[in-house]
Amino acid sequence: MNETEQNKQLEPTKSELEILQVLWEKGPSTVRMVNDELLKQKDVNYTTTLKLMQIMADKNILNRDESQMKHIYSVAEEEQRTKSHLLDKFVDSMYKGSASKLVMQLLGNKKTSDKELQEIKEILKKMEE
Amino acid sequence: MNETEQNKQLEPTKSELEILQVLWEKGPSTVRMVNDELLKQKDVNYTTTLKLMQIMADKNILNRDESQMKHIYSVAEEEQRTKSHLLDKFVDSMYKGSASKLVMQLLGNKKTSDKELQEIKEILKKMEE
DNA sequence: TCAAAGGTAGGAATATTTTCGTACGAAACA
DNA sequence: TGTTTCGTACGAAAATATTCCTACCTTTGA
Repeated sequence: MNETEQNKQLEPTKSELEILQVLWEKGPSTVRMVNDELLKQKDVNYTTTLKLMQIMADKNILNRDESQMKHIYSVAEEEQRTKSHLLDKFVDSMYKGSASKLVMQLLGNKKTSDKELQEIKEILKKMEE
Repeated sequence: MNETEQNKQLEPTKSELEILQVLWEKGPSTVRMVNDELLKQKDVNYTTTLKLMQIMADKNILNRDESQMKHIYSVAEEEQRTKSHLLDKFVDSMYKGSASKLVMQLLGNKKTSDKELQEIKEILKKMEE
């Protein structure tokens, strides 16, 4: 593995992201636990989830504890680091890297509630201190 | 086409998004113009871009003016509407719909410059008025 | 003890996305 | 006019991502 490959942040696919979200929410889990969560959102076969998680372990997106028969999977990179990277990519590609443009859109967005807006203001206020 | 299909917002794929970005930036364009822009970022064959744009026209992501030999493609839905939809999806999937969590991450992010930060504050200040 | 339930592994089938070869028509121009 | 350049259309190949079948092992419990 050369340096480029090492440093390249693997982009999770859509399905992989769904699995990451479960693990972020629930912490280290077995395939069964993850699959049960996914079943709440969509129809998915157990072995499909198993396979995906195996692939993710191969790619080092997940770590796997094989000491028990029921393997325990956990995320390899901390949640914030991964999310931060994905957010960066999003801002870069959608707003040419301008975070303020994104915030502007967010604020103009009907779906962003007044409560959210209030919270955003609070955050900024705190940063001033 | 039933109502569900009609209303379903077609998610552009990664490559389709690249093309949308060019069209957002440059306005209605021929395949040649779009391809020339893409070539600045990556290696891509003319017919590949043509094919993608044809597919996008089929999906009604793009409109096509065929009155000239060099067809002119333009985005079918306004830029802000599309971006807003994609941003919503992103916030939903990554931050469980919490816009303030996203902003928090943005502010904690090294890549968000002081200048950006300043601009974000300006926006909020203006909203108060 | 043996059948049922639940686990992993791996390959193959599908579905989706991306790329490009080829054919063929129109325009440009020597 | 002929040939080169530039355009579209279309199908198929290639690359990726997703799904699931099958085999086989371990645990559970009647």
